[in-house]
Amino acid sequence: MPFDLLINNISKYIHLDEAERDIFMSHLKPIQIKRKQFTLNEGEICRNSVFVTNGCLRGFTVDKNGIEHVLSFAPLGWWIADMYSLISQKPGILNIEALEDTEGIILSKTNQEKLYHEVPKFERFFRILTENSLVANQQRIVDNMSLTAEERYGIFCKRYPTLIDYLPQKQIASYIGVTPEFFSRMRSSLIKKK
Amino acid sequence: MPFDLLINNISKYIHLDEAERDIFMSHLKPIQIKRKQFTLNEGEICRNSVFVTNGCLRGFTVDKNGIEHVLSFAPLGWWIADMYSLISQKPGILNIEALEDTEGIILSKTNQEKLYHEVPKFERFFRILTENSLVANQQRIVDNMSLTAEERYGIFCKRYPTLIDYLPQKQIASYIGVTPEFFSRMRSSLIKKK
DNA sequence: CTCATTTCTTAACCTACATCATCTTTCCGG
DNA sequence: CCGGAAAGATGATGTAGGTTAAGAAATGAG
Repeated sequence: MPFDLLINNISKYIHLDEAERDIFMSHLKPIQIKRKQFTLNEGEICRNSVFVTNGCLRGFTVDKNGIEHVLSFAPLGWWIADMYSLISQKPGILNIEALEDTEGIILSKTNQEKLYHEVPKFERFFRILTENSLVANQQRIVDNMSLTAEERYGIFCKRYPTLIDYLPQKQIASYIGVTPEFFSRMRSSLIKKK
Repeated sequence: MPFDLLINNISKYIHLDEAERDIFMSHLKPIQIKRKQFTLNEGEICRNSVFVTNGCLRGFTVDKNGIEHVLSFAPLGWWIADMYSLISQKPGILNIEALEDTEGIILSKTNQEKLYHEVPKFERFFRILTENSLVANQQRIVDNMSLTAEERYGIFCKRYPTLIDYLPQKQIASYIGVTPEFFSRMRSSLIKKK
């Protein structure tokens, strides 16, 4: 069952009977994304959320100097979308790219709205999902304002232990908000300390 | 009617009939907060959301060096709470303080949950509210990573024109993530440029 | 397996912003 | 409307992290 991971995930927050599960699944679509392929480009309107079941996506913006800033990683079990664009249906600023060959499940905005009407319980699920995401983002703002790069790296390591050795350093550097060069220096000075 | 502002606000997102409005209002409680009074201290469990109808609140954290970091302002028409603590019902890190004598409306976590059961439509309302907040927070993360202090100030001015002359400079400085000294210098250099 | 591309490292130098200190101005509580 | 506290201005100096550059190591497409 390709949708099992997602169904289990949802069942942590709302109970679904068989009929509701079927309705839900009828709105889903599997997707395969090749390494380095984009599922969303800045300037486009985001029409889907993606739930990753294998591999990893990253969401990033590009600033006026051409520098990339990673807003989020979506490894197994995570949702990703350009929330601004998805909600407003206006062109967004997020690029979403596969870091390796990745499999996922697509829920289109249209189907998500149908779902809200057919099974209102899903309002609850996505409210909770959004709340959790909001909390994480607020914490990240606080961290970025009050901690050094080294401390932010420490937090990243605790929060995403599986990603540390998996991701290219430059991606982690971009996520915590420093240059790859500085990140490299920081890491080697951390190793010396021990 | 003291709850009018809030009811109008909600009516932009969901339609309420008279009975639903009454149920909602039965869960609300007005509150008065004196200047410099705290409605929430870090370390406490956040049990309420506050909707401001007059005056202004600020939510901020204090880092290990004793420096304050403003996460949000809540002027007229805005909600404020420590979302982490409110959701998890664990001790939070946010302080909420009145910048002047302030009036608001309290919705307790308990009543909010009752409301979800009595009028499920409110799941929708708070989902939308949370989504909007998430989008704003994500944008702030991107801005903090990719823009200079001066550019962030420009964005603040556009987004919160009413707050610019109203708030003490040090509060704005804290929100955009610089020291009051640097903010002061930045402002005077901006004035010279014109 | 291999070579071209991407990623990582290291070093010298640079800058946006912080810190500390002192003075002036504004504000608000009695 | 006054006095003390808080907020703001400004100068000198410090630093976390950026930039540029150039070589070394890893990696993945064919």
